[in-house]
Amino acid sequence: MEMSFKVPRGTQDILPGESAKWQRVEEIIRDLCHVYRYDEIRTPMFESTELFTRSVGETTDVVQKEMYTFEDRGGRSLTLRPEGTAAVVRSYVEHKMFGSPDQPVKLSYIGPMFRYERQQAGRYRQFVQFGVEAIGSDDPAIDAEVISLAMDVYEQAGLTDIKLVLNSLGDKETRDNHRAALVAHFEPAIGEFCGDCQSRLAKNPLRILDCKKDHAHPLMATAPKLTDYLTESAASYFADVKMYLDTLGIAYEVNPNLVRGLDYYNHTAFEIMSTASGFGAITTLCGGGRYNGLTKEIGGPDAAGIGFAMSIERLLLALEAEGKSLDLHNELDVYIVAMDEAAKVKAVELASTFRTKGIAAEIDYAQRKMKAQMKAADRLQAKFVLILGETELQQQAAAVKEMATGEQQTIAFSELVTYLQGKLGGQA
RNA sequence: GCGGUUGUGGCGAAGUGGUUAACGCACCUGAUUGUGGUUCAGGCAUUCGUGGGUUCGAUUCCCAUCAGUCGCCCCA
Repeated sequence: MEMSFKVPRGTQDILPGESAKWQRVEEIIRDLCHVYRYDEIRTPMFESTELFTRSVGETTDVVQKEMYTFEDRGGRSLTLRPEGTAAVVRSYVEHKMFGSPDQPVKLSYIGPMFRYERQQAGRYRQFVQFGVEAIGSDDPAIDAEVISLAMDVYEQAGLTDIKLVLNSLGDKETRDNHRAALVAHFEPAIGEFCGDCQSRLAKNPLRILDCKKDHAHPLMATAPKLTDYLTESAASYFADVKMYLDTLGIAYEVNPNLVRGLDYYNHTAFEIMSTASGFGAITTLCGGGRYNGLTKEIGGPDAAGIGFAMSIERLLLALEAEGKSLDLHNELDVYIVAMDEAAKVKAVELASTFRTKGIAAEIDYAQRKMKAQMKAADRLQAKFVLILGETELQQQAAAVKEMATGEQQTIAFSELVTYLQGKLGGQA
């Protein structure tokens, strides 16, 4: 009995055709990171488990039930990274980037992340995140810059049905006071709420306000609002961030109930969501926020920081939901049809010549008849077909057919490259 | 972690407790001795997810299991 293998649950193969889209998105990202000046940083795919429990937070779902944790042969507890910020901040501290004269240090990364979850539309166990981090500045203008970069990625990819949702979580004082007020507000009647809300009371009471089941409960309307608890400096910081976004012409919607899932966030928090109809239940394309103090938590000096992470898978899903496609450039320039063995030899030779000149060329390796080779050329959407038979070899010239128009003419072998380059618009 | 749903050729998709499991697409060959996207003919290919049970007999009924998929929680 033969064994058959499948990709591990929650993972996927990105097949030819699909990978071209990824390359295009990566190209957009690289170009934007260049003009915004966010240099790439590459950190390991796994880190010490404690790095994540300390930074992401012991009580978060990510840490409690989603980490791929294992022990290596030296008895160290390691974890496949569930997100990117912790490692980048670790690297900032470890390599003493806080000593650089260029603050903030602006970094970007792109690579696979791992979370042990049940798969559903837009959610995988291995997924790819692109993210940036600006560490070493608490200027509200940098918050706006980071958000602007994320929005530009979507715009250049061609997405239009998206919205930016914004909130301020305030500073530590803000959060502590508000949290205490929320617990005091809901605790006496928590029995009237759903099971999810009951566990939210201890873990993250702010989340109760966003509950789908209990939104009609009278205590919801009278609940203490985070906005009312913002300290004066937190409120003015938030106002400045909004002012800069206005300056950049970036539209946003303030949602005081927007919560981020990781403990290290404070002040600015944002999400970019798809509003395309027919999208799955998960609409968040990008999430980010400020994490002042995370460097200190990890053992470095106190530094401010802000960043975001976006999933490439979800970007692609959103494009599909909007019915948009990326501009890909992987066309076949010329397919060479060979009629017999002698022509086949010439075809191999010509294909090689074309390729060294940057012309994409394909030939038949399946011993197909001429007609079938023409069909193959058509299927591959070749722009030109070159036909080689006895006559052509005698004349030292090929029949060149332009597939879109059906026009055909005879071109000397020695003139083929020049002819094709001219016809292909000099792009080769 | 919880719940719903699905699993037949490369792809899509019928079907029945009983001889060789439809059909469509795709692919190859021919009609057209050297020309694609139309047509016609022929051909190719299937462990009916896997394991077990009931039965004279199972792709079909039952159980288990695996996988896909969607939703909840949460998140990218």
